[in-house]
Amino acid sequence: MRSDHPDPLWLQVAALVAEDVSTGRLGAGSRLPAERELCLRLGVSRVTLRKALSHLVEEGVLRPSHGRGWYVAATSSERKDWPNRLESFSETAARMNLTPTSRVLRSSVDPATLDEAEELGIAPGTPLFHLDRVRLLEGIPTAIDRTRVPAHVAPALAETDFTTGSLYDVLASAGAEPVRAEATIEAQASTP
Amino acid sequence: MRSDHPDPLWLQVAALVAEDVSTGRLGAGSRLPAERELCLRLGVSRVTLRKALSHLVEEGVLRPSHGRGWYVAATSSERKDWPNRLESFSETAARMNLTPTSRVLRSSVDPATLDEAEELGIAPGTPLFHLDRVRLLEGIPTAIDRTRVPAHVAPALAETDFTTGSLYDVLASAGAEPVRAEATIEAQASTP
DNA sequence: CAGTGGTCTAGACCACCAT
DNA sequence: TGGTGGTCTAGACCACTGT
Repeated sequence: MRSDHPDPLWLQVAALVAEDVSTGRLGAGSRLPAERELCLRLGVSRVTLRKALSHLVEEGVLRPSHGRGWYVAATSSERKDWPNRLESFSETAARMNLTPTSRVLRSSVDPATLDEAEELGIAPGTPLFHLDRVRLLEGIPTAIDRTRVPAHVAPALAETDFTTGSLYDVLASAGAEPVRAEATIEAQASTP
Repeated sequence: MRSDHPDPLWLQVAALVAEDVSTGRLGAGSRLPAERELCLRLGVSRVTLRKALSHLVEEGVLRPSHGRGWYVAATSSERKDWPNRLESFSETAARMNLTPTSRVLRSSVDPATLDEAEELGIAPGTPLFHLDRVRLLEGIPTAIDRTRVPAHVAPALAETDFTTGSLYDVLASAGAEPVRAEATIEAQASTP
């Protein structure tokens, strides 16, 4: 397993598991061996193994379930809807050592068109926050991204106009109370 | 610090630091005390502290720099472009215990229009992958998301048509070689 | 109950950065 | 050289799941 220092151990472990998934040795929805057994097999500590597995969770490869085990995330054919599509893209870019940035084309609040209203299930004319961006990798345009979100969902978005305040601050303060109230960030309901 | 079991320790620590940042006790760009000193102050192990700090990195609050220290991430006024806008939104949703999903309206490859071509710096008519989605929180439509990416950037995207293969697999295989080549995922260049 | 993931610790060593 | 983050270990205990 370990040679000198090609990569951090946890990255090597993550790569191994990811390969087993992509090659089909670990089918979608299947359960992984128990952590403590994997530790013995791979010759790594449990902390290291868990760092690797957690990394794969962020990439959408695995999904943990507390008293039951680690499961291979469902493939697109099984899941009805798509969380984190763009996120995976950004992450992949990061792994390729490409710096993902974006150029803002439009950032404004305007009335919702008929189409937009229908898709969002709101009334036409409702104030809608518009954000158009060109996504760049290493400065090279690689994608166009257009986002529409009702202004009433996050009122602060409209006020700050995205030139003075940090986006993180805006979102954080918008959800400040719920954040304080909730307990822990847990995995979603499971149906392996 | 620790009571019975209100929250995991690392989450409590993260909340403490995050509060220091949001209240201004830790200004943007400022350096945090050394890990080992924070451990003494807070009465937690280094592993726990680092889990908390890493969590804040994912939220965009902090930024680590190897031999130098942990720094408070720059605010929007300082950064010229916007990485990870949507990602932060999803994360915030997760912290609010809302389940973010999405409904695919369109997923196809069509020739780029004049506008699209100009924004991406490509020739009109170039095969363009189109993905339109409605983003939902707890099943409630909250945003429209439209993405355009040239088919040649990720050829597999066009082939799989998003009905048979897992998106992760597609992206992973598309960047398979670079992934194998690169070393570790490091923080971006720093200018504290 | 046994098995599993979730959290936490104390300590060690390595790699990077500044001096 | 000394300080800093980055990785890794071995072991412990808690919380959840299913029988």
